[in-house]
Amino acid sequence: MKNYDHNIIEKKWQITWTKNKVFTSIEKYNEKKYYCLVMLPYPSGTLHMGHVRNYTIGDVLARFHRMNGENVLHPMGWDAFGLPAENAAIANDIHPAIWTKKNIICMKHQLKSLGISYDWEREVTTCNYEYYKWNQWFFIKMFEKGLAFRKTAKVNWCKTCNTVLANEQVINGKCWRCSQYTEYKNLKQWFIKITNYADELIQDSQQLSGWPNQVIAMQNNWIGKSIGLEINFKLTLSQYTLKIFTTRPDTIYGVTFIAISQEHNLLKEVECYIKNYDEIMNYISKNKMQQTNNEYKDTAGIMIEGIKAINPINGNEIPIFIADYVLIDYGTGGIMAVPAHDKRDWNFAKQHNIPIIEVIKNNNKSILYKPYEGDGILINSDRFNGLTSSQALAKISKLLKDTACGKQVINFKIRDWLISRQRYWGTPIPIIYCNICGMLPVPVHELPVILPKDIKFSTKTSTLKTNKSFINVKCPKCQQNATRETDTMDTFIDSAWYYARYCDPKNMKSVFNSDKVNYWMPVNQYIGGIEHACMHLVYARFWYKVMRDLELVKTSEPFSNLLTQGMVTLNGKVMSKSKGNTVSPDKIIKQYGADSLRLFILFAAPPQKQLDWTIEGLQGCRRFIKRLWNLFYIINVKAKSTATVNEKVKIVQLMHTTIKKVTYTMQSSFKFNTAIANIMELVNSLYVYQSKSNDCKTSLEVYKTIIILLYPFTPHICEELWEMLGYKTNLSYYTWPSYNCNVVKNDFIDLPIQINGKVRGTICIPIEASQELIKQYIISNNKIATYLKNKTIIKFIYVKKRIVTIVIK
RNA sequence: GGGCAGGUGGCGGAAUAGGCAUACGCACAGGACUUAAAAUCCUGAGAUCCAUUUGGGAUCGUAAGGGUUCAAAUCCCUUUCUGCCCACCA
Repeated sequence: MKNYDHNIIEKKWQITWTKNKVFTSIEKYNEKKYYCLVMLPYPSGTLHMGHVRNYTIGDVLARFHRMNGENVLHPMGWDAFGLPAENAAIANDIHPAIWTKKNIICMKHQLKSLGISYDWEREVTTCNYEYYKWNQWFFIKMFEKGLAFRKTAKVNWCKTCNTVLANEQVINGKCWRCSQYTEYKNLKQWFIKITNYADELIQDSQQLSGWPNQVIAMQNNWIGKSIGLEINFKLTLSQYTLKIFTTRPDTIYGVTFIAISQEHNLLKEVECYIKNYDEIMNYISKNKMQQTNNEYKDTAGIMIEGIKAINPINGNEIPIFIADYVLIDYGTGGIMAVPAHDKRDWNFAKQHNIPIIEVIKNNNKSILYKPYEGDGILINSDRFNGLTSSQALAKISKLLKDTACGKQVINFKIRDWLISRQRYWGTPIPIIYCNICGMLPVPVHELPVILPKDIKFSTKTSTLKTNKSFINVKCPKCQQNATRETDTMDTFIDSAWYYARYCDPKNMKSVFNSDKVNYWMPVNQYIGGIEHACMHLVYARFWYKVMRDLELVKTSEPFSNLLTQGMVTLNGKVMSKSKGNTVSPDKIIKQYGADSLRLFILFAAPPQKQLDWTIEGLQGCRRFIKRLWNLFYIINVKAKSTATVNEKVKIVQLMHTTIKKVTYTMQSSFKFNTAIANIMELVNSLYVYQSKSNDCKTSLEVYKTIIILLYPFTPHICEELWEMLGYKTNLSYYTWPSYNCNVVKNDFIDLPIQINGKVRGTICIPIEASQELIKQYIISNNKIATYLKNKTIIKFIYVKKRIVTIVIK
């Protein structure tokens, strides 16, 4: 018996696959394609177990679909721009390009040692100008369409990273990269008009039946569509009309104050009428002093004295407050406050002694202690009393619209995508500023605008601003001296369209060939972490729609199916470098083999769930692989033949049901853990059968099937055993086995007999037995018959091929 | 606070459409092989109690409580706990 030496076997097959270009994919326009995509990694240094899990899952599917006769695209690349490279440059005095390249080489080597079946000829690296040139090209296209624009805005600023952040990169007031509190700054920045597509992104999410509901819910919540009424409130003394946005016009009789944001331009407009103007300005400036967005005070605010708002529905005069909880950049920056039926309004009213008027009846619960935010029957609402909330909402809305006091509007939570970064390591924004001609895009034939290599790195200014030869340029229109934009693009742009570039990665003339893209796209299966539910996946969906409107692609959604894999933990805690609880894939592969690692990662939990790393579990998987290996050497050893015909039937039948279950897993459920368990059972059964039978033919047939079924999970050992069995062809394209549950006729089944809810025994009956016959079997079974002695049978239920239930008295 | 997911042995986790709960694996115990250990192979095992010469038997059991049903981990109601995401979005 030869020893199982994973190091030799795995290396051998990895070299064979590469040498024979086994996984190189080309367009075959008349063949069914399968595009399997995993989220491209940031080249941070080395692979972690999360990567291993992600890419192993993808590999299982890619390998299965190849065996299923589909033309598979399974590419890999590098999300290579970004801050860590620059931070490493500052800390270790190494250029980001060199640092990144070094990491890519290391991680690529690791991926190969895992035996992932990528088509490396399609490798994409986003920091290469061959790639980011097309970022710039897209930017110019969007600029021309008005989708990319520049404006001054209050932006989130991270002092530590020395750059702006998009809203969604600020988590609980902290920078998503360095976890420091951010602050606000007013700056001129580049934005992309994702809001133009907000409605479509929500609409089309309904088509994403292959996505987890959770992700769709998260995205829709993040985009945050809300339909409501913009209502005009006239003011006393002034001609100024204050607009507010509400989704609850049915509560308008309960309005007891108006609240506006401190940035609201009402203050300037009616300054002369405001009695406590100085006090208000004082309040605001004090507020600004302490303004980082790390905390909010839900009841802070100040009343504007000397002017009131008039409720358009009943003419009541109500006070106006500046309230910290009202946001300037949502809706109109002002609200009608209904403390009886809104928690925030209620808290504010309590704090400032504002009356609370109940207008929606809530079954016997008092609003003295808690606002009621649900629907109900209207009270204190004049002629609308007695209507339900929804009836009143329609009627009041109509009245306000008819009297020109209101109009229907739709608001979104999502803001335009802030893409400028004041950093070096990113795609330069291809814009030139000329004193004479103004702001101009770089002409397309001059692309790419290459990121210069010579930059001084320091914590203060790691930007292109320090590079004079980059900045100074001639105006493309008038040829006078001009300057380049020095901001670079958010790296989420790189990953918003990379999946399309894989379809034609070496194209130098255009972003990609449309025949190729339209053959491969959309991605059949996308796999990655749930942490990208909102940012990356929304940007990618948005970008794809822009590409569609540029007539580059024909469909509207890039990813048909999405699998979000769970985290890998150690003792229930996330593995991270800072916690020092990481497990290195390299060491594991060396000691136990890539096949064992892959098998454990797939077996320990269903892919969507959290996976806790245990070395004992890994060792168990290695033990199984060795059992499979040893089986090769005992399969031809003749045993004394004690196996019955029935046992042969059973093992063949088990083989077919295993094929069925594993196939189902691969096609739809992705519960690889149970598929592997099923194969383990078959191996266990084969051990037992082999020890009893000299029927080598059957054993060999089952063994061969096991190897094929296991191939997507543990490809190296399967290739090796396949070769040892005498097959010359590569297993990668060997046809996946079909199953036939009727291939062996089983005439008898074991049927459990339940009496008064308890299983009292099992009988073996002909599969087509009638109820009468079954009764006879039961009576002739001594054990079961005892329970029926001297009892009356009240009910006799036979669920075909499943169970018999008898109720007795 | 809102939304989603979930609670099954010592542990990770199984269980088509309501039909034998705990598959598979880990850890554990016993045995075989061995000078010994490792490795390997075989066997056992939800809990409690009873009976043990062999064979076994009873009760309880899928977070807790209730309901529907011949039959519930699965369906319905109430309670509770955990995880994740979102959170001044009017």
